[in-house]
Amino acid sequence: MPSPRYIRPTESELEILQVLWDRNLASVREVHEELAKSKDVGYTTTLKLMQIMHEKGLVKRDDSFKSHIYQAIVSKEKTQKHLVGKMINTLFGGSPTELVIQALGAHKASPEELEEIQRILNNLKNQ
Amino acid sequence: MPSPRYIRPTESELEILQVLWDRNLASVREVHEELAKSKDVGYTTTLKLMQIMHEKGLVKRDDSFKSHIYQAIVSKEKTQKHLVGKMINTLFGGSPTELVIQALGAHKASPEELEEIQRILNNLKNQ
DNA sequence: GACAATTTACGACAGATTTCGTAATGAAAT
DNA sequence: ATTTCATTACGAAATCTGTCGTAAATTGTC
Repeated sequence: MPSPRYIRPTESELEILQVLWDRNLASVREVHEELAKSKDVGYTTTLKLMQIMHEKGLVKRDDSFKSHIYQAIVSKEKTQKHLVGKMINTLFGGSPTELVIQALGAHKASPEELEEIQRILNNLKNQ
Repeated sequence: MPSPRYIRPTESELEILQVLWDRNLASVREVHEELAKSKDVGYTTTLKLMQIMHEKGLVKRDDSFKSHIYQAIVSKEKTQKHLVGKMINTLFGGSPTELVIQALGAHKASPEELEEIQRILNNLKNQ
């Protein structure tokens, strides 16, 4: 059987995945319009990237419509887990705690969010 | 005045920075020996990378000794902040809390670490 | 000083990534 | 059906990253 090993999305591919995760289904046009809001890029560039992502198996597509409809195959959670793990190793000496400290310290969270973190913390403590 | 804008270190550059942050001062040889423990790479490769990092302004060096002595210019904290911030934006929809949840959920922390996080959380709550 | 060993400088290459122009294809409209 | 418009396919170029070989420079040793 073909080993479905994890392929790390590139920077640009992550931007596209963001849109796909958000919308579930999207055409190249839709993804491109979204990207174009925040960066200056040509339509065919987005198209090409999405074709490459298809070759890599990062996305699947349905070509039974007039324009191809794309959908992410890699899940947001799995991707987050991989990249966070990598960052913990390469930038925080393997300590998830240091990453948490950095994330909490440098970026303000609302009281509600703090409560949510507290709940998770309580869960972890009672184990 | 020249704008000292932030330059994102590459993967390999981060590995080198790790060593420099750890030792404060180090020669190419020392950095290389450290890297060679965990990856198979040639000496001149490390040298070249450090020279490029020097051009980029990521490190400074003292050439008054027999071998150049390098030191990181970018701080560990600032680099962490930049990269964590970027990750929060590109992968967690701008929510630091989601990153914290991911980091806490997928990578186990010791009771001591949980206590440390608790302290930080308490600090943030009382503000 | 001559020789050996180490370090640095330089250039080149391979692969990945991002970019886009142009051509081919398909759909819609007149 | 011809034209127009949008979409897709394809190829090529530009850049970045990581790699190292080789030459030059420096240092240390006899």
